[in-house]
This record gives sequence, structure tokens and C-alpha cells, in this order.
Amino acid sequence: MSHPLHLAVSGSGPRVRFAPSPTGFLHVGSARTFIFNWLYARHNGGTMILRLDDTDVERNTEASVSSIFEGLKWLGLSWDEEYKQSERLELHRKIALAIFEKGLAYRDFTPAHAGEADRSGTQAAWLFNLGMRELSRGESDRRAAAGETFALRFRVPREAGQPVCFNDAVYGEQAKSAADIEDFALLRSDGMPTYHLASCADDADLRISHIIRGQDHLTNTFKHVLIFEAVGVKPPQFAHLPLLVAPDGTKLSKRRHGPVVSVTTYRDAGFLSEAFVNFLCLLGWSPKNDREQMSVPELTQAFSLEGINRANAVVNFTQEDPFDAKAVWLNAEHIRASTVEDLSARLLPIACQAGFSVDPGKMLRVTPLIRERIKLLRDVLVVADFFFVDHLAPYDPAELIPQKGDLAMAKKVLQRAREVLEKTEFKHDLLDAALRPAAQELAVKAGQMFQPIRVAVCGRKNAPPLFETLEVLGKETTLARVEQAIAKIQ
RNA sequence: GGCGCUAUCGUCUAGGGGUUAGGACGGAAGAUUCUCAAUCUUCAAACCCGGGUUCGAUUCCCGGUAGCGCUACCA
Repeated sequence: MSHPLHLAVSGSGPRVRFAPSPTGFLHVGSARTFIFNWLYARHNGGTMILRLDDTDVERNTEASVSSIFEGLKWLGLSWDEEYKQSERLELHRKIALAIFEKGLAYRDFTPAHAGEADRSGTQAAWLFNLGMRELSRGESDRRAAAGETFALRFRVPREAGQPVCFNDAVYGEQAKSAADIEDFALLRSDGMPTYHLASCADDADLRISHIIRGQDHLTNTFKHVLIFEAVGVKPPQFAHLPLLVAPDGTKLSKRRHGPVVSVTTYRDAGFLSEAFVNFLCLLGWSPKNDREQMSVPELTQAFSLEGINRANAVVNFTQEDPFDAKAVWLNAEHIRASTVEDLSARLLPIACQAGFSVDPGKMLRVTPLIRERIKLLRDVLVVADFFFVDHLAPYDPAELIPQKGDLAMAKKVLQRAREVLEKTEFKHDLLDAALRPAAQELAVKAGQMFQPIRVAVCGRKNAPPLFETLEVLGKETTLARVEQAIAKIQ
């Protein structure tokens, strides 16, 4: 692990954390949770903490850790403190022991997985493994000393018949009878803490004030409240987020839904991170003022827990259309809102990687011509390719034929265009002023004059405005391509 | 099965005891431009069902249904 730990406990505002478990790449749902936490921290002048919840040694991978950092880095939202649960095992064990010593937990010597079989039955057997809860302390100590392995389980106070309660900032007052909560594990038989224990121990120790996380943890929260109470710590404020689901209504998963659930897929497709953040924010949260396109500072300003919705949000995608249309539209909005300089700098590496011959100066001139014509950064490759290649890809000569015209007209137009272009300075307004009268002289409509030229220089009918395009392309390239077009229809 | 959560156009959402139920994406049509895009205009499109409460419920309450989540020595 090469990531530095920042242990400085800073600020006086709320302390929130994003606590992913490194068992896969950074998921869009996780990214949204991170973003909501970040927004809450920044809006309230609080502290954003990143904590790797890596207590499941079986499933954690180093690749996943770097993938998570890679995704977060792209989002461009920084955090203030960083921790790894696996480096805090002493604390977890200490807290587990304290709970045990208070009699609020007991050793369970049942072999792992032994109780799974009959848990689906109607009996209450799923709540605990028979016999273990009542083991005397002496007997328990004896068996432990004899080397028998055990899990440590929380002794849920079912007898009292009291409900466990908490107030959720999103879902309101929550209560659940302790009789419906099973004796969950705190420590595994290998001594490693479970998620519930490690998470609460760290949240208490790091003085987390607000836990903002997915709604899949809503029912777990009753267990967590029990742990906080057992430790003698006031539970943090909880705020559960509605889940992001696929069009089929199920939780997004790589196995079922493919790479669209990974943040890096959006990055690689040419989303601006700001647009992606913007899109995610609008799933399950609303500024309630009809605003949609918002910058990160604007989102920070507008964000509040009150705006969070309770119903799951569908990320709408299909096999053919892997990205939600609204995400794409928002991205286009952010692209159009970018400055030419900024957009150009983002486009340049993409074009270079694709093997186009570009330099910053040329991209700077091309960018304003395509800014309103691309939805994703990668679209530059199909929208502006003809600016960056020495030879146009082959096209059907029939494309040169103008509307309501024929091959003869195309030829006539191109030959005249060649003459005009040769003696015109390549400035878009001068080109306009020269080519428009030329059309009149030939008794063709302006569109009939421009279209063959456009196809000759762009290789296709749909392209940016002609005169600006010609100006960027330059006289030499333009004339060469017009010449080639004429040759095609000889 | 048990427990919990949720339910407004196809999707994201606003709203809320009396509204023409608002916006956005997407869709359709039109305007505009040298094509495309952008822009503008217009249109279609929703309160899950059943009971209550009420003069009046899409809104409040209850029930149903459906969906989701939890029910691991995963997180």
C-alpha cells in the first residue's frame, strides 16, 4: 500500500466518511454515495474521510484498491483523512472484548456455516445457534482455553421486547422490535472483525457525525445502534440513500449489467467528470428548483439532506445504448458550457491516442467548430476526423451530387469552386463572399453549391459549417481534396 | 418465509386536501441555418388498486398489490 495516511483530525464541522470495501472496481452507486458525502462535508464545512473497509480478507484485492482510487481520482473530489480498517484491528478487538466483558456478547462455538440449513424454516432458529447463548461464562472460558474456535456474537436483548429506534434524515423515524434481530457476529472464528463491528468501532473512534450510505444498510442500522449503545457512544446521524437500480429494477451489478456499472466506463467513453457527478446527483436528490445542469460548486451550494428522495432511481440503459440519455445530454450541456481552451485540452489526448496527427494549435481551432456537435469527448474522433488525416477515407462519389441535382451539376460546381478557391484568401467571411456569388453565376442554389464542396473536403454530408471548416483546413488541403473529388467523377 | 423500505409521464423529478398536476431527458411535428448540430415553438405522455377521513383526495390514515432491501463467521 502506497497511499499515505492523513491522520490530522481537522475542523469542527460534521465528519462524514465514504467506506468502500475493496472487492471490485468503483461502482456508480458507490461513486454517488461518495459524492453525496463529499457534498455534505463541503457544504457544511466538514471533514471528508475515506476509509477502506477491508476486513474481508478472502475477497479483498489490491487491484480493487487501485481501481477505487482511480475512479475517485477521476471524479476530482478530494478527501481530508484516510484510513484502512485492516490497520485498526487492535481497536476492533478491544471494543469487541469490552462488549463481551459487559456480557453483551457471547462466544458461539458452532462451526461456521453449520446453522445455515434450517434458517429458512418458520422457527426462530435463525435468530441464534441453539445452546450457545446460555453457555455459562465458566464453560465458555474453559472451551476457549481448550483451543476451541468460536465466533463472538452480540447478545440481542430480545427478552425485553423493546424496539430499537433511530431517526433517519431521509426515511424518518425507524423502529424495529429487538425480537426480529438475530444475534449477529462481531468477531469471526479467525478473530477478524465483521463489517458491523469494524464499521461501528471505527465510526465511533473517528467520531463520524453523519453516516450517509446506501439504503441497503437501513435494516443493518438497527444492529449498529445496538453496538453503539453497547459501547456507550451516541449513534451518529444516519441518512440512507435510495438505491440506484438497473432498468430491470435490480441493484446494478457487473455480472448482470456489464461494464456500465463501473465509473471508469464513463470516463473512457468521454464523459466529463463534472457532468457525471451532476448526473449522479440528480438520481435520488433534487435541488427542487428545476435546475439540471449544475457545476460542482453549484451542487455544493445547493446540496442538502432534505432534498434526498426515498424511492430507488433507475439508471436507464440498454444493450445498444449503454448510457442513460440524460447523462449524455448533461454531458453535452457541460461540453457546451466549457471554454474552448479547456475543451480543446481534453480533446487533444483523445485524438492523439487514436493516431490522428494533431497539435494543440490545430485542436484549438477545430474545437469551436465541434463543441456543439459532440455529446461525448470521444465523438471528436468521428466528428472531426477529416481535420486530422492526410487522406480522406473513401466515399461514394454519388455523395457529391447536390439536392435536386445530378453528377453533371456536381462536376460543374466543383470545377467552379476550384477556380474561386484558388484566388480567394482562406478566411471564412471571404470564402462566403466568394462562393455565394459563384453559385448565383452557375444558377444553382447556395446549398447545391456548398454540398459538393463539403463532401469533397469532409468525405460526408454532415459536418461543421463549411467556410469555417475550409479556413481551418487551409487552401492547400482544400484544393487537393476538391481536385480528388473532380477526379472521382470524371 | 420473517422483518424493513418504497410507489407522480417510458426515465429523472417538482408539487401537494380544491392546481389546466410543473420541469427535464427521450419521442413526434414545425421554425431557423449551406448540411449536421445547436437554438426556438408546439404536441403526446403520469398521481398502482381498494377502502376510509373530509364538503372535497393524487396528497392524510388503513388494507392490498407490486418492486426493492436485509435476513452470512460478505460488505
